[in-house]
Amino acid sequence: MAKITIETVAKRAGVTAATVSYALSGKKKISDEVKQRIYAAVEELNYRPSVTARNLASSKTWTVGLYASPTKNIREDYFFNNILAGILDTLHEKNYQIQLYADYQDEEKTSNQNIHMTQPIDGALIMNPRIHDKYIKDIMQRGIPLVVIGTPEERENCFYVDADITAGYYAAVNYLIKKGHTKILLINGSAEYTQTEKRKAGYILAYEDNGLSFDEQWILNVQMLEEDGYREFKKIAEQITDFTAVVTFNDTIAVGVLRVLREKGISVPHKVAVLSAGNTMITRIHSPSITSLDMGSYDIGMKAAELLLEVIEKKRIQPSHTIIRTHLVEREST
Amino acid sequence: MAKITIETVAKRAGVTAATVSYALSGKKKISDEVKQRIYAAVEELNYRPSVTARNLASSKTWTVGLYASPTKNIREDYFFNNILAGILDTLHEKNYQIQLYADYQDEEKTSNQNIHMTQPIDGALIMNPRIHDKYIKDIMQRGIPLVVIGTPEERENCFYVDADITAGYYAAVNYLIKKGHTKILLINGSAEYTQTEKRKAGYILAYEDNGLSFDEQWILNVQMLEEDGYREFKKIAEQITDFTAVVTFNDTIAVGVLRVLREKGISVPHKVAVLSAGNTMITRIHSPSITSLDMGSYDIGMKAAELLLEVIEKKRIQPSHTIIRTHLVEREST
DNA sequence: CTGAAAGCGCTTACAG
DNA sequence: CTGAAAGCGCTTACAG
Repeated sequence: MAKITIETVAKRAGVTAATVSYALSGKKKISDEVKQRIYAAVEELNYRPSVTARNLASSKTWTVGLYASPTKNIREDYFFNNILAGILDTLHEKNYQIQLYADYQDEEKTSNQNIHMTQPIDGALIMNPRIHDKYIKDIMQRGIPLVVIGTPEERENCFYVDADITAGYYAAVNYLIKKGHTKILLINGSAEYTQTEKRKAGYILAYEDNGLSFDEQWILNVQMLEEDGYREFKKIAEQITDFTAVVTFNDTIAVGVLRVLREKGISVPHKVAVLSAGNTMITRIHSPSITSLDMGSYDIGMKAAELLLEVIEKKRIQPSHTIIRTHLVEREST
Repeated sequence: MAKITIETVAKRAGVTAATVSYALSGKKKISDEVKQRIYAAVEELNYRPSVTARNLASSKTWTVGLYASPTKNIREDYFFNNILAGILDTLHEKNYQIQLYADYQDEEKTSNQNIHMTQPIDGALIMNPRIHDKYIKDIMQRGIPLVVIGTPEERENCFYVDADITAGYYAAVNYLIKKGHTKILLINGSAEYTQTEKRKAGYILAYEDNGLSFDEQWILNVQMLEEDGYREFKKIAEQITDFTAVVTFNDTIAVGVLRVLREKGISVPHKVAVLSAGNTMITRIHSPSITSLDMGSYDIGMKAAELLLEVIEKKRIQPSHTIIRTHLVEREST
């Protein structure tokens, strides 16, 4: 059967394509009688407008691009799920779709056509920004509305939504210090992410405010999988032995850390306290359950999507940001 | 600054738009000299082809639509993450993008424009099919290449990729029976999903093959969140008391079940054994760790994406399916 | 309230 | 190897 286009419908209804378009979009008043004929034709022909053609003609795609983490991280990270859910719910409400890009930056597939193309998106959401983030640079250069999830390097020029990570880590470390811990390891994320340095800043501040000193060696940068947390913490735990607490970049890494402690027969929290960030489901399930910094992940996704829609609709021009309050959820591990 | 189109580039390079298109796509040989001029112009102007225009002209979008679960399920389900990762990795390899649709079917937003439109996708992947699945029906009706993740109702007309769930549950229940359990509860998923009945079939088969009988009351249909597993299992555990094992639809529900057992002070696995499906990270982390049926989630995603690409490229016409072998991973809970 | 026509920015036979 | 031209299927001023 031949392709059913707006033209087919127009002929059937005895009107012109323009009229069909107006009737369907409601952008112009069309007489009831004509409207009925058009609807009937649409029904009979089972007509579906081509989104592609519509996109081209209206230069509007109703699609938002989400630049996520590498897939191997996604596999172990509930934090992603929560943010994604917040984004999806918000966009769905406003009839926007989502195009998902996983991060394959490391592959250096420089010939990748896609990156070089103007993606059919009205706006972009970039998760977990890096220090010199190519995606941010590229998107901004192309003038596409952008909201960063996390804190971008150049805060002045960007819209972004983030948790108050530094304050959160400050509170977390402070909490441990008040409990009597003075030697706290920080198993931080990879140094390329801005989130990593924000965590470190909170850690340092807490030490300073309490008049204590720390050693740079107590701070480690690791990748974000459980296995990475396990491996790297195992190494450091053999060099540094008299620490009494560990703070991690996220829940996944904490699980790796706790596995090392269990294997070594080090009791948690009696010998060593462990505190993570994310407050994802695994912190409740793990035994011992894990004290974790809640970063309002679903809200972050929601706020970021809301903000992006405002930027797309030009309700906001001046770069601004939203900060989500964090709070510590105490559990057995501390 | 004015919009940079293929026309702009053509003028700058002193050629026609067609030549630029051919040079960039490589679909025709263009002399080196001209090609150099074109590349230079592209570079100077920082030209990015419009994907939208390309899509319309070539009726090819390099995009695959993924119809996922409701967002509330996504939030607690690592199984989704793994399948998603498998899909993303495969599609990325072949330069396809992914458009993500969460399932808001329940909202009955019948006036939803999006559903009624021809999405700009070359193919679709539908996760966790229902008994009378509207999405499947709609996509098929529109003639869009489709691969179902899970087993669709009409197996003959569909491409699909699934784990051998029935065989897996057969093996799982059989394993419990061999261990001496005769009264095993099945906390199954919602009846609207085909996966639910496949699980039940395996359960029944195992009972039959062992010459044992079971009671339909031992089988429960619940939603897929931990909270649902918790609430519904708590209810049934007050009515039926002499069971010695519980099998669940997935890991998330198992966590809810285990929470009830802990609260009731029922020792696992000594008094009651628990077995789930998914083998996601939480089964290792939970205490006691959970015996779970591994369904090769990453592979399912990978195979489904591969199959879809073959269908899109017309390398496959006749509906076919791929079945991923399951295997039981024994842990402390049984 | 309705129509004729240009335009969105590409691709792709068809000629040469 | 290169160009002129039609076409993809819509939307949107502009007239009437």
